[in-house]
Amino acid sequence: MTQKAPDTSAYQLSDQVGFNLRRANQRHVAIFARHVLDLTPTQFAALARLDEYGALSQNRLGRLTAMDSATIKGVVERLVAKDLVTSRADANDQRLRIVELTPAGQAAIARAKEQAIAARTETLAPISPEEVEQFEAILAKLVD
Amino acid sequence: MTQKAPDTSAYQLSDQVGFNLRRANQRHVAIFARHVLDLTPTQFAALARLDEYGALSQNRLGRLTAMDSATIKGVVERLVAKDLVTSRADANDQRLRIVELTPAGQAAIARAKEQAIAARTETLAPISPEEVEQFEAILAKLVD
DNA sequence: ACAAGACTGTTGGTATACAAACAAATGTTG
DNA sequence: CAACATTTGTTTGTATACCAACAGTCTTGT
Repeated sequence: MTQKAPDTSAYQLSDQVGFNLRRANQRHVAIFARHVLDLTPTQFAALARLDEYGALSQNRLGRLTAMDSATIKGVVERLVAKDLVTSRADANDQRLRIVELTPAGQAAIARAKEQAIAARTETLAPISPEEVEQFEAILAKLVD
Repeated sequence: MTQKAPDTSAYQLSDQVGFNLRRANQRHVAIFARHVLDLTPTQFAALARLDEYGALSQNRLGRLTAMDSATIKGVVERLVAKDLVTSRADANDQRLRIVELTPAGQAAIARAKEQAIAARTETLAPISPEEVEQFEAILAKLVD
């Protein structure tokens, strides 16, 4: 161990909320991937919203899943390729592309929900139930 | 408003910790970008670690900033292009590439630290000081 | 009705993020 | 010392994530 020790009196990156927020998210994504084998968190989010709301325009789906139009486009593209959703033009408004779950998509989201809950449980395992409540309440305030 | 309302009795994506964790991180990155104009959060993290520890091998820098070897490579590449760090082979261990702050890099991180603190403040503005403490303590437990 | 403005989706560019496969260099162990 | 294992860094491929610019389409104000 000839490594130089950090100057503990100074600014510490490890204490920065942003850094730990990023790491917490990384950890959750990794746990999620182990539990939900065939869907990324964002793909899961898109399917979950379509399950909640029914058919949605691509941009509205993006807003409901916190993705901008460029990002949701790629996500929908890959879900179409997996045959989990369909994408068609809207008859009334030529600007819109309507995205909807396929039967395979409905089956996939039903299965994935339980796996996502298991992922959530593992992610939150290091903290107490009280802390889970606090954490969820604070996160809700931070994202509006 | 002819939108179908979601089925509120069922699984709600908005309640999922993972989803809000991702959104909180997105929000922080956006705030950070407004305060720290010339550095991304990951570039800032790399510079901050080099400032704390001095010269580091590329992989060790990656571990200290929570980036895998493929990711840190690109980050270092862009920092070299901006002339904020140098990258050279280690004399003793031919496998290592030693990354070190340039004078411009030292100036940049000194300036960016204050801006990063301002970003942190804005990110945490929606919650009380007590909640900030709770939040930081819980995040620390979640990232080990 | 029609010009101005707003909205939707696409494209191109940049920047994480991680898995898998790989070569080169170094360490370890019998 | 020689076989094996580990570590480091690179490359390729896939998947977010967001900005800026753009063309169509729809809505609004007058």
